Amino acid sequence: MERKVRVRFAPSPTGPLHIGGVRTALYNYLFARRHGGDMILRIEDTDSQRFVPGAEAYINEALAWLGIGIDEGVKEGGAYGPYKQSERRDIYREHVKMLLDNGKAYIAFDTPEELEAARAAQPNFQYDASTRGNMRNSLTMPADEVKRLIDNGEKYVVRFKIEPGRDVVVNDLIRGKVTINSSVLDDKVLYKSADDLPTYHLANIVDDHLMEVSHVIRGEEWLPSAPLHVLLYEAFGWADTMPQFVHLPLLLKPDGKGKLSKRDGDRLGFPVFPLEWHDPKSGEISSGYRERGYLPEAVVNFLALLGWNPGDDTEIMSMQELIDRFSFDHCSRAGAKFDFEKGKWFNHKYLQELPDAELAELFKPVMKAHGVNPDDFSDDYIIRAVAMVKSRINFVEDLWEHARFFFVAPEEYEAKSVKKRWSEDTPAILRELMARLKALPSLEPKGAEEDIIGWIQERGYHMGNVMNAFRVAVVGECKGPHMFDIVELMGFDAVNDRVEAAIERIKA
RNA sequence: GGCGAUUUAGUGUAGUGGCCUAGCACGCCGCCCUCUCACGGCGGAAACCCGGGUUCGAGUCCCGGAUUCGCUACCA
Repeated sequence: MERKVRVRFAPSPTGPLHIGGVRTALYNYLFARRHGGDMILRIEDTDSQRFVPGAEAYINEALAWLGIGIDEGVKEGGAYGPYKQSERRDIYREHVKMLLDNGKAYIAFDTPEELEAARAAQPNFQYDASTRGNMRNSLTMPADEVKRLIDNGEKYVVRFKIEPGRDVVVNDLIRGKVTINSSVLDDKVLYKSADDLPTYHLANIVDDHLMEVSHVIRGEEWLPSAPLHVLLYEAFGWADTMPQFVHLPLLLKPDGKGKLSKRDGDRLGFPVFPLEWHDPKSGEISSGYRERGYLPEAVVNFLALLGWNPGDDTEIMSMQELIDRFSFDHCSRAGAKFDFEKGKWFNHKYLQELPDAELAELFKPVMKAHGVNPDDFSDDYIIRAVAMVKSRINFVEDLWEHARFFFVAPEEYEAKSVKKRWSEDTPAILRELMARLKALPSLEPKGAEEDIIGWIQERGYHMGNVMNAFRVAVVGECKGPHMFDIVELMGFDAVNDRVEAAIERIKA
């Protein structure tokens, strides 16, 4: 019996969405779209202590920017709501009671201090079948005492009663069958009376079941608790509709060890967040891919290939192509080190595909940031300037470095090039060159080049020296597009002014 | 420590017993193009974790070890 594919991305609003989380969301989305299923966004805000204002809005904005569409969620609505766990208290309470009633869970009064003491006394202390008999819980205390404590408002938690000695099998779509013995699992806290909220484990299972989730696609860090989840499905009597589990390999730090964390980004010089994030508490700013000049398509493409491949050598794929080809058969199992250099290359590729006019629009804010008013130039001029240098950029921002001379005359000249290419007869030759250019009927690059090269040879000048001195005068250094393309775009007067200024300033 | 996962060049990966003298991409190096820097084209260096098996034949299967990562909270 094939169930309708329904997947969920379930972040907790404890901060900005991390790039690893983005990839998890992406894989969920790709899988859902691939199979004509539904993509649910569920906000898991059961940790009242760690709630961060603005985080939920950030998640929505980030997913929207990347083009990861949501079918059901807090904003989108849907038939399985509410989609925010803090609004589902009644549901959880009811389900906790079910477990309590059928003896699958029990009430525990041990305080955090008592638990700490137990852990201190016993090196490998675990709250389970071997120890629960010595703790303060509804299994060891008389029923009327338990009732009295609760009526007194004593804080308690509900723990899952794990039967030891059983091999629990988790069937993972990427890793195959993973078996863990229930004896190594502890009696997980399912619910805390202190804030009347469930923990992740309970809320997760209840919601996935009620929302008819067919595939749980999440990070590998959840693999160890997957057996617990299997047991929970059984305890509720939902084993036959239990979702398929898929545990994705983690995104690792590019240098040493461990999974990519929030701190790594700015430490290593690349963003770990899709969007820039301003921490409301510390005021700290973390950089984001969007602000850094990444195209969302590039980020998506890059992320998709970190842990998955289409089965052949294809690398550049649109969202639709990713959807068409996505499958867990081609997911890798080991964690992937985050390779920022490759990410740059993807952005470079996508930038090349962008129409020049669009790129020019993206460039305008960068111009402004550097004190140049785009309105001082025609759109056509900016577009053509951008088109000339775009092949050498990885980011929109890089456009400034490569095209600035089109907008601002050089103030100084690269010393090395001046030394190499500028001699005392350079001013005269350059003036001769300008006269020659001026006499030309058109500055069309092909013709101009032909004429000038012919002239250089005729006069016996050194091609490299003349052209590079010319370049230094106009650009400021020895780099950039072909000189005659530059000349045509800038026009004779602007070029001539720069040549005169250079002659004045360099004075060999 | 316990439990689980994991393991192909620096990085991401292809590879499902012979087509592997291991392919692709990023990065790196060189050459070409050339007025410069890039782009592009061409080429190069660079990997099957180790040890045992099974087999005519193993990167691919089995066993052991090691590695790395994750989990081990009234966080997710």
